[in-house]
Amino acid sequence: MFKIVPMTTAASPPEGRERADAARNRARVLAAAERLFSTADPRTITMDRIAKEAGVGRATLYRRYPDPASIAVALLDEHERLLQGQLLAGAPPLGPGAPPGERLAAFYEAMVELLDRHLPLALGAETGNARMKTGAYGFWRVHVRSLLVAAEVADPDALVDALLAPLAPEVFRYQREERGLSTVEIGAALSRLARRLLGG
Amino acid sequence: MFKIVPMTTAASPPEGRERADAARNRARVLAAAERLFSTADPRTITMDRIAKEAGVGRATLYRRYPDPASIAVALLDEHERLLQGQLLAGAPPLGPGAPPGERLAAFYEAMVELLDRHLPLALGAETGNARMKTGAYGFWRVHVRSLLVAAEVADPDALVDALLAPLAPEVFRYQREERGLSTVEIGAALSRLARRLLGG
DNA sequence: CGAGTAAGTGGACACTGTGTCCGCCTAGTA
DNA sequence: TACTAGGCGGACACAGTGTCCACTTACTCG
Repeated sequence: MFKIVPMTTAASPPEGRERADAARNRARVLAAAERLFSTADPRTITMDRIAKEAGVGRATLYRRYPDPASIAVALLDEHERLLQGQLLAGAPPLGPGAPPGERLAAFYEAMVELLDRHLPLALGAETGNARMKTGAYGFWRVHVRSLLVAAEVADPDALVDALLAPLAPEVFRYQREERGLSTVEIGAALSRLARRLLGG
Repeated sequence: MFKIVPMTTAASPPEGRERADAARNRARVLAAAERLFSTADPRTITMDRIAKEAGVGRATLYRRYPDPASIAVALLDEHERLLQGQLLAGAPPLGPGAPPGERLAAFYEAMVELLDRHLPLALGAETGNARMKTGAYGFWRVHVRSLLVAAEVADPDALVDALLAPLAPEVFRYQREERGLSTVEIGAALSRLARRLLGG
């Protein structure tokens, strides 16, 4: 089901054989990062803290990841891969088959649920606003753009980023925490938006 | 025309009389910041650099602004105030009188133009994703929400942040620089979105 | 007009996090 | 068991932060 997705993950060994101690440390680092990101404020998480938590030296971290954000991205990629598979080859309305408006609505709902489950990680991955540079963003972009094309919307290239913007982790956090909105309300509003735009 | 706007600005003296040297330094600081933000990468701008550029000590900066982002916010507020006045009491379609769809479209166009002119400042103000904490964001929010209410859209509270999300400086930057879109294209796409949603 | 004073100023300090370098160690191999 | 390539991590130099306090200066009042 997932072998369609060609994306490589930073959580996997870079090439060839990996020494046993390196593998052990990689696992330790990822586990430590996941733990930290889900408990502490993402902005306070430093390479130093992750290294301490993982029980490895700081240089060991730098060997693979340039900064905390890229570790969060690696972890997030794992979780996003499932949804990517469903979009490409899953059942409608998420997968192919349903009309574009329905598919976009389903995509919104799924993304909101994903954000809800991994918000701290998503916020951590956003440090320095690098969100749009990740492979995942490119994937969502291609997907939504194809829906716009299918719905024969004018100028899909200019619209696609506007439609993805509401899914920025910081926007979701704001709606949840500052505005007191529930996940369902946010998802429902985006669903309606999708259907209104592309036709239900 | 602007006295309707009740917002206070961080660029103005905090209370009562201000000493002449303090005023002089305030002006120097703001001028230096404007200069720096429009030339250098916003992320590299530190309190230290601004102080050096302004020719004042660092503690003088900290007296009024806690970080570079808040200086950018103060500067940006000045520019945004004009648009705020037009929304409240200007001529249609930006000001009152036009149907909601047209007003939202005009708002989008105006905001895109504003972003285009002050992008470096807007990016600088966004550091740490503090954009939504600014008074200006609250203003846009109230405005767009009132348009949604006027158009009798369901659940305006959940939709309003989604409609403001495409105006995030980082999104605009991405569309311009990474996607090669022009300001007109971005504005036009958002206009169409507005009319489709609220009815032209 | 000159002394008093409250506000403003900026150099210095201690601290935190970064990114890199290099000597040590250990897993895998012969 | 000894060799070696690669992994590891402590240490270092550096940059930026936020605060403190002694000095200076603009305004005020006798």
